[in-house]
Amino acid sequence: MDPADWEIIKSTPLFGAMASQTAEQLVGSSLPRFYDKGVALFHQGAPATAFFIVLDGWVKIYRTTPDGLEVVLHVFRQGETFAEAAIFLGGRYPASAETVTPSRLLKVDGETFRSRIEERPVLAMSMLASASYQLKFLVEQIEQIKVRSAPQRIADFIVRMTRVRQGPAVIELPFEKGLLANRLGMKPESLSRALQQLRARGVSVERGTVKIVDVRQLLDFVEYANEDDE
Amino acid sequence: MDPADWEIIKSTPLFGAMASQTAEQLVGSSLPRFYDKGVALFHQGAPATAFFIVLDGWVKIYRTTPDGLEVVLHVFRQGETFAEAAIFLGGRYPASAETVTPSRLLKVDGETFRSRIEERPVLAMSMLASASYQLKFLVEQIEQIKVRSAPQRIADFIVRMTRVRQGPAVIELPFEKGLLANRLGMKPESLSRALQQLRARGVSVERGTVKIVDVRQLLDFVEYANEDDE
DNA sequence: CGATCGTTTGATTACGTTCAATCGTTGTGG
DNA sequence: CCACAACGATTGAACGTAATCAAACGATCG
Repeated sequence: MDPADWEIIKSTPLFGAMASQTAEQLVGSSLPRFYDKGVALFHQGAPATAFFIVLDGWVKIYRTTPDGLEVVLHVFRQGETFAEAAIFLGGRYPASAETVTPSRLLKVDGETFRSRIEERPVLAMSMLASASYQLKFLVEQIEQIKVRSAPQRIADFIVRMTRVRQGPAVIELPFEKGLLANRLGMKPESLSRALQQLRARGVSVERGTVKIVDVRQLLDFVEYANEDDE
Repeated sequence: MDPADWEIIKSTPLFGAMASQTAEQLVGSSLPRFYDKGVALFHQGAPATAFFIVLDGWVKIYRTTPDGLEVVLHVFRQGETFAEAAIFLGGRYPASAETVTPSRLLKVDGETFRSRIEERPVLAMSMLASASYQLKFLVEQIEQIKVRSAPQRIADFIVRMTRVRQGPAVIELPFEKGLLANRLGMKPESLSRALQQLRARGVSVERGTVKIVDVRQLLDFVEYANEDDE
């Protein structure tokens, strides 16, 4: 495994809290693998046998409703782990997962991971940290959907894609707009129109490239008052 | 503490998985307390110092947005614990909590709880189970908001209030309709109107009392295909 | 009895969806 | 290499759901 991969792994909330040695023991046996775009990793309702670390690419987590609708809960990227909460209790996956770009993932076996945790209480604390992190994300997501308009949700997504907090910025949309729309809880048509509205706030979109005149202006628009981030 | 209280505590996902003795050790020092309606328990952003067990009454968890809007994330009832995920890492509460009816709560100190967990790995697993449970709840909540209409969300709430799965049923709404509306992601006016629409599906509402002609009919309406519940 | 709070009702508006058509890009097979 | 399908993205028009604004109603409590 590439040393750069270790950097990524240690940057996750899950593994960041533990010693490098410990992390290596946990994932040591598993090897990164390349996945094409559109590969199904697991399905909702299936027994949870493994969780994943994203080394590269993007993976969507979604639910399929009884009437066939797809609801995207999250799209994970480099440096994020997913499905780790599900492998506890030998439970089942509450949602499905699929790569949305060609990706490189590290698949960690749940059974061995679980037994290692039982040996080392400290690991459980790391898992709890990770679970809290996910919990917080979902809580914020609900707030987003409930109180923000479509243009605000997009603006929020955009500003989260860059580290710039003032002045101009350029970002690349990491995946298709249809998926982005779903992730943001709207239809592709609405995304398109909402994006237009943001032009009045200094946002121009050319294919997958988004140019922002002044990030701060956008931050104001989404009321990015996340003073409770940490 | 009343023996009935122990029944309640042991019925929680958090404490149910552990031996009674262990549970008693964990909460032994804390005593139940009565709270009036409308009492603030903690505020979002404040250091997480304790979590709670609901012995009686209802407690809402909500977030206040920068522009003063209130978003209710969950309303907890007897036999549920809340804020336990937040006390880890000595972090902060991601949301605020307030009683919405007169309540009896058991407040458990986070610091001591945390240190006990580090002594006993088994407890950590219980916590993880609980966290997974919350995670699943939020995931379902997001799906609810995204794909269900207002009447469907209400119908879903109603059928979850009873154990009856067919034939007639009568339930009492446990708290004000305004709060219920917020919890379901809508305005009080919309709740009122949506409730009217449900009359066509055999639901009549008289003050806080809801009468259902045939629960199954409602289940069909909400597409209650929760085959993944366990 | 009057005030207040929660709930309902009505009219209007706004936002996003739906349905439908078009355009552009990509990629493939002749 | 080009033509043509296939797909994603955009645009337009009509529709629907819930929000908003406003008023009236009802119950509860001092």
